[in-house]
Amino acid sequence: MPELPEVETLARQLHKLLAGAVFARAEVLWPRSIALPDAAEFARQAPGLRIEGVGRRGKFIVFGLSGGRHLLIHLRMSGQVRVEPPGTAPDGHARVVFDLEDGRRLIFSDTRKFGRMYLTSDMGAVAGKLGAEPLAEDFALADLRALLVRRKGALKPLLLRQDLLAGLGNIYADEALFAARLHPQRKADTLTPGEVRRLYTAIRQVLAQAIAGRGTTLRDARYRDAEGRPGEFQERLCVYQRHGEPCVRCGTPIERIVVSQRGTHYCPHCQS
DNA sequence: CTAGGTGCCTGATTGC
DNA sequence: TGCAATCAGGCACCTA
Repeated sequence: MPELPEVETLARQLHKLLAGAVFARAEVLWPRSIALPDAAEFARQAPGLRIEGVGRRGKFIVFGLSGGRHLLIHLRMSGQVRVEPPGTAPDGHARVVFDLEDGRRLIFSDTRKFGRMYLTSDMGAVAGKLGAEPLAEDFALADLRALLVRRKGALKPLLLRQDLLAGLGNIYADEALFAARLHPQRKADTLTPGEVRRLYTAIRQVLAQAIAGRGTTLRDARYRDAEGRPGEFQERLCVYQRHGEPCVRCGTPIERIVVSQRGTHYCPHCQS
């Protein structure tokens, strides 16, 4: 599933491919893919909007458009965004198809139909509740400590909360906890200063390495970059979906448990 | 405030 | 073999 590293990879590619391009037409094939405004209004407003640049906030792809407007895309589970040559026929899972003035097509495909698009003049109304960017230069150790202090809940559900920390999903939460040698069910308010530091370093390192590997594409997942290529980071996953396989650090079999309704993978020997 | 449950979806996997 | 039930996942939304 696309998380911060996949969305970052995609956003960088889309920026290179699309900065300066202008939407000529938008066709909505699955109306519920449009969260804002409604599908008909979306198709009416898109033509003529110029793409100034493409970036990322949390797991949202953010298109900066002419007139101070923004197009935000959340891929959720199975969303893909691809730039295709003129005349490319949309695949069977295409939900929104944009024609650009230069003839190219921007195709949003989404097998499970969970992905959402927002076209708005008020980006804050869509992405305003997101928490800190873990890779931002000004995200400091003290900021992570502030997120954890006085929280009695388990560590992993906290890491998944987008209003605290924006961008971590199930894969990278598990990988970061392994790298920090912390049990997913450790209570957040019991961490020592040294453990908070380990977690801080682990989160930033795992995310940066995953971006360097252009994201994770699992066997059953559909993540592809803007050119349709899979990522490479799946080859460096230490725990995610590796239950039963030996821990890369100590050889103990990786275990899978369920923590607040999510499959959770960890090494019972290394992580406490 | 946090914790837990449900709905949204489809394709892969499991169970009989 | 074939079909049905279950599972996976992020997030909005609901109740306790």
